[in-house]
Amino acid sequence: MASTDTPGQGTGHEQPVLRADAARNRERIVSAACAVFSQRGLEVAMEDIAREAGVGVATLYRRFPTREALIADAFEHKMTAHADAVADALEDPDPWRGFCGYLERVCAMQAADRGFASVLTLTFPAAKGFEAQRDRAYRGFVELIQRAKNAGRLRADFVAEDLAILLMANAGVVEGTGEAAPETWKRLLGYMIQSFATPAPQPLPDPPSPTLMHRALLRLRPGPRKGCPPRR
Amino acid sequence: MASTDTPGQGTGHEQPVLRADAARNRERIVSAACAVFSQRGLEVAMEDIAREAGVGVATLYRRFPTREALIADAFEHKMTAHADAVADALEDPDPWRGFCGYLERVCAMQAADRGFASVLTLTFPAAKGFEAQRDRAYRGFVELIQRAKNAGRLRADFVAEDLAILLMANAGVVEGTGEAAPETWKRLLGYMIQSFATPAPQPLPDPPSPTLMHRALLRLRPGPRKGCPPRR
DNA sequence: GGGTAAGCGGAAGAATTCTTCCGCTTGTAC
DNA sequence: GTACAAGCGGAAGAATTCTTCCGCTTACCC
Repeated sequence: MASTDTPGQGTGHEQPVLRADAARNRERIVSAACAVFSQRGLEVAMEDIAREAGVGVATLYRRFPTREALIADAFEHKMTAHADAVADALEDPDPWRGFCGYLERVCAMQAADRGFASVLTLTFPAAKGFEAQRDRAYRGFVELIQRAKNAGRLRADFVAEDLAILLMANAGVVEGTGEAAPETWKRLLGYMIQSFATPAPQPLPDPPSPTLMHRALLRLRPGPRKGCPPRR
Repeated sequence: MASTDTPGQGTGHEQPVLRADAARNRERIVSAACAVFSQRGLEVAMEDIAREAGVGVATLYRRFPTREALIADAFEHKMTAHADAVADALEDPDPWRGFCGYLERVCAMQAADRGFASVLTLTFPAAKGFEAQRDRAYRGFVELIQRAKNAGRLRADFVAEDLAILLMANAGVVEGTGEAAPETWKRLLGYMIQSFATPAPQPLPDPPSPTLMHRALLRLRPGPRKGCPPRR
């Protein structure tokens, strides 16, 4: 985690400079959002976050005019940790072990944080610092792919978009199994890793082009925030 | 589609017997729900379904007191088609081809129908006819597994719960890629099938027990669940 | 045809959630 | 200490959606 001492920064939007109490509240909001998103997903009511942070809703809206802005700030440090995981994987002298280790870590992060699972499959064009970490992770991952292929351990037709597919698939499993069967994702990953490895038994259907996949990641807001609980 | 001529039936709850106009409206509602769920997912507003059906909301609620009841009726024929797909697969003289063909069909059904993708990973204990089809499919699938294993084509440690994992994973991909990259699910399935095939390169993490998986499927309400008791 | 109960649709009330507004409080500079 | 702008919280208005209620209509039986 980088320095978060200076008051008015986060994504890189330099707020004029916050008053001390305001900066304190801002931090509380970010950390409350982090906790609540993690536990209950990205679609919690703004008021719940404000309550958790111990501030009024207006204070929350004053700092984060949109939910996206809040999400971007709340998950920036996890995006950094994620990009660090890629960097760590590149350190591994064994490229294949690095590759698999990274996949394990990112999927585990999804399983541990419901909000992060969604965030990983979304793109926020407006959030500079946030997207910068995504880009760093992406570049590292491309490198990781190349090394694993060179080592002869990763099948040649694996592409970077396959990571997005895995993340979406894993998000589905994590969402579907929830607390009822929280280890299930490991089995999915086990299957996927085995089919990523050489020798590749069969050719695969084409992956989506980078452009298509990027467009898919762009879909803002995951589930239409409609249905209030059709309870009972 | 089976015979739907007799008025007051659907799930098997024998309504006393509906008046002709009521039976007509009921059918319209079911078919509107089917269309709308397919296109926009299970969480559309009840009013939207009523409008699509050309009836008032009260008429909808009179026939289907809960959303679950409507979902169960709306998807019963697709659940039947799904179970039929399993039966078809069992007809195939080549067990492995039957197995793969079934997976392809069920994943394609998920990709073609947003509501059905969710429904397949849910259980509605109250909906008799609906769950009967699920059970039929399940029994057939277990048989399909056994035959494919006997033929030496399916890895020995494959279990029925792995189908649920695949369906959840595929639901995640379909949801994540949406219309932006609608063929992506084929690549996920390609990977998965290759790792299902023998020879199994490596042991896998344990699957969830049938009990755990069943509990996971029981989670009513798809989508972003909130805390049942929204504690504060 | 006529009586009757089943059926109908839209309005209305309740519950959420989003977002803004406004008067009061408080940190900070001097 | 004082002035004042920044900041604050809760209320309030708007928008959805859920679910029930009620007076009017109509299919069905005789």
